[in-house]
Amino acid sequence: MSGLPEIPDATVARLPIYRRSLVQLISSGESTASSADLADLAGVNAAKVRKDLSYLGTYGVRGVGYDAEMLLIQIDRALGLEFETPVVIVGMGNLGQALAHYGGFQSKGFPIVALVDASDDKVGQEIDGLTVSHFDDLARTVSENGISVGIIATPADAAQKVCDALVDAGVRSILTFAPTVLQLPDSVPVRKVDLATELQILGYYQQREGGEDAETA
Amino acid sequence: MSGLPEIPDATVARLPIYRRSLVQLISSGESTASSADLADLAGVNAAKVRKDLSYLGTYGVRGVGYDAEMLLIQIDRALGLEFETPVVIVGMGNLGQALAHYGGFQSKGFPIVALVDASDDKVGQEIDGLTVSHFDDLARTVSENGISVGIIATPADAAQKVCDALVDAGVRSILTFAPTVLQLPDSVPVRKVDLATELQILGYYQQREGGEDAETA
DNA sequence: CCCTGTGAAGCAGTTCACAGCG
DNA sequence: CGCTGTGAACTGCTTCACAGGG
Repeated sequence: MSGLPEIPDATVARLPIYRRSLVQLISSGESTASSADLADLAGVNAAKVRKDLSYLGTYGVRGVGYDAEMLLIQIDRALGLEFETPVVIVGMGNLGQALAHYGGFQSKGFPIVALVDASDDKVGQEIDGLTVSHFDDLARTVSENGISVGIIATPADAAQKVCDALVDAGVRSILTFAPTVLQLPDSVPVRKVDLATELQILGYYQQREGGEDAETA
Repeated sequence: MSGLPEIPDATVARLPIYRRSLVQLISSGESTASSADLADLAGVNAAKVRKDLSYLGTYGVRGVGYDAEMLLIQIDRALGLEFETPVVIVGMGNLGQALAHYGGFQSKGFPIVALVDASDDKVGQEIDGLTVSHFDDLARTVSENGISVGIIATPADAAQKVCDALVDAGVRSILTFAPTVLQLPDSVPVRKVDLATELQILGYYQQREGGEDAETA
């Protein structure tokens, strides 16, 4: 599709952080951003910022820095943020409901346009202006709303079934909170967030006090 | 403190997944687990499982596999899961409340023992059997309850202040959901979970359809 | 003279392939 | 003979250090 030059995974994972830093700089009135400025806000070193940004193309000016607006546009282009990406949340338990209420997605270009659950108590209920629809209608829900991202917020034992249904329905990527490994085609990228796992990882570093560090992507 | 042999970060991040897989095998009646079994359930390859587990010591039996119970004990020891680790959640917005209700922590050895907020609407409220206490009393809350992990579920602009207060109060590690970079001493390990960032990362891979993959730690 | 862009060196993590033990 | 444990090769990421343009 795009003739983009293939960006390393580690760099991709940092682009959103640079984006956030850049927005901060812009809103505080800066029109240019040096790699040192960005490094500072993003919590990494300047060499890494420059190497990372070089994968987007040559948008810096030697002796000056990066044009802030221009760089923001380039990052957005790389991340596919030029257009809004509609999202469906499957699973209206505590987490799913919290995600539905959470404004952070909306404002970052990922409007939540549908909520889905399999239980009769939940279906029909109105949450944050949306009516919860039934899991059996997922395919229709996805196609009618042009949904491209599915968020799985169900218990582990339902997750694979939900995942299969989302893929069948045609979502193009998945974010899962279910503590289980999902089987799915390589063509559908997944990100996994597992809260208990995060705490367990901290346990290791906490135990070896004076601990080095425990960075997350 | 512990004479443990220092486990690579990438391996530490996978131990919780192996643990989960192991528990699954045990509960389905297996008493031994081969690296291939675990690899299968954990979604990685067998060589990686063996290399990872070798950092814990030599607990496998050639020709047979690993003793499931024994391996579980070793993983728990490495992750410091032998004892319960009490947790405080700071920030009782949507996310904080959802986390407070979420049973997954309790059952994995991380009981939530205190909830904290700075707003008068929230303080005093009862959520899931706990009364929300005031942010100003954080130090006392932490020490009285022997809390060692703090979860930050506040908006970005409050996060640094909360982080500082948690560190001062003596928590030994932090899990943050706030979309901002935190400044804190190396002695306190942090993990960051940023939901909007995850979606933005997916955007990149989704865009280059047929996409390689987007793995999370 | 400042700050970018990048080869080259260094380091960490993964995968391979096989020796070795039960 | 099966499955672990591990050196060795390899791949990818980070850091360094500096050449080069404004």
